[in-house]
Amino acid sequence: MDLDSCQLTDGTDRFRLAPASITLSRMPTDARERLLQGAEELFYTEGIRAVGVERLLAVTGVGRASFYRHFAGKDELVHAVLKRRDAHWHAWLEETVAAHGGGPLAVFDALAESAESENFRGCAFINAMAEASDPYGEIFRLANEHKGKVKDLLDRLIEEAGYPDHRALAEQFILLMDGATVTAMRERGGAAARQARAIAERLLASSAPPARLSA
Amino acid sequence: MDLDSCQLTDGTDRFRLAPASITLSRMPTDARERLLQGAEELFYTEGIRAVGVERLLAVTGVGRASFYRHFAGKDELVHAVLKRRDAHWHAWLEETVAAHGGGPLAVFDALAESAESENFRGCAFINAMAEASDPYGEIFRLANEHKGKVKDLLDRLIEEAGYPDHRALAEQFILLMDGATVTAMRERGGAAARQARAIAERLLASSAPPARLSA
DNA sequence: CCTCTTCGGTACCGACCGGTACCGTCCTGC
DNA sequence: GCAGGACGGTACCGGTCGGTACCGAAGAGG
Repeated sequence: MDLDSCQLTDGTDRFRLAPASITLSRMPTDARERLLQGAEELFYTEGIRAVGVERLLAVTGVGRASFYRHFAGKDELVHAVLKRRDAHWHAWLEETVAAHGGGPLAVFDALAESAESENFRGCAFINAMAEASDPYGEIFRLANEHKGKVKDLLDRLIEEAGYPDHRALAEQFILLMDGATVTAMRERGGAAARQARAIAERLLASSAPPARLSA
Repeated sequence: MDLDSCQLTDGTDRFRLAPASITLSRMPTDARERLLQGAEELFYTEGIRAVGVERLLAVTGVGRASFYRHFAGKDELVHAVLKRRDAHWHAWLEETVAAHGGGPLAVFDALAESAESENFRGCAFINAMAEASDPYGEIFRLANEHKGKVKDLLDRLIEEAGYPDHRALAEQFILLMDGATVTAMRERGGAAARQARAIAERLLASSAPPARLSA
């Protein structure tokens, strides 16, 4: 979680994270950390435009001036939150996939598990795009960056499973993931993710044979 | 296009649409019609929260009082716009599917054609959900209603094509459609829709045989 | 001709928006 | 002990939010 130590305001920070404590959702000392944490949650559950700076300050208990000391404005906060979300989500996906066996299809198990959660609200980046006014702005760039990373992960998983056309399959998988995500947001629950998993399974089956990789 | 004549405010309207003129994007006489038309476009291209009443009035040239004479508030306008969008989009899909041969796969041709458009911004209902704060509110209800109708259309198309398991296929198709829609919003162009079409094609192929329907 | 309705225009409301400036306090390192 | 930095609190800014009230003009029907 070194992503939090990146400073875009000044370089005068001493050491923001205690050396040994990896437990996130702690360290309430730092105003910047509290802001990022609170904003990530509020933006996700209520929408970016719906959450004003006012409310964020009230929830996090951070002073108004402290906010503008750490971020040039709300736009920069949104940027930082999305970068943070990207890193957190990617880490979560990798570990959850590993917990489900590590195969390509495990991404849908992870998605189903996530969609069962009470406060599931779809993909933060899709939602951010949906409420962004400018289709050529920073948010779309970040969303594409995010999906690119996920696609790379899918590609790696599928290749490791021995499928030669892993690139094409990764493209199909991410379409299925996004479809399952928005469907799950709408109808709540893991059914859509399981549906997507079933489709992905057939895509793998009808693809070139997995053909034992060497040794 | 009789959907515009439905009145939820009062029943005192004489005849709002000239009897013979079917040409929409005209009839600037009616303030209500102009508001709905302008709001549908603005909400779609910039987001619902991003468009204030102020700007809508400026764009449509409608007076402030006239707005509140026709709608109880912005929420009611949003509701009316989404209902209108639902009807328009459904009609567009049906006719575009017919123009592409009328088969189940034609929905993806329609989607690709739509996604090629410059001002394509994904699905208005998915976007509306994404910026809605309350997952149990009216917008989610309308989105589910909308997707339900589309699912019914898909079901009909697939059944007419002779597939016995049309119900399950329709569920899979709408997941593919939504996945292609959000992907197309992100990366622009019809590639995602064609990708989804290819997947759908394989789902149909590996399904029970189409088996000539009687006669 | 007069009435009634709809229209656009505008002044106004309280609330909140994002953002700035200044305050006193607490904590830290020298 | 003292200086410096980060902090929370607050007052304030112009602008916009959604919403209300009232006005005079235009048009239609009796």
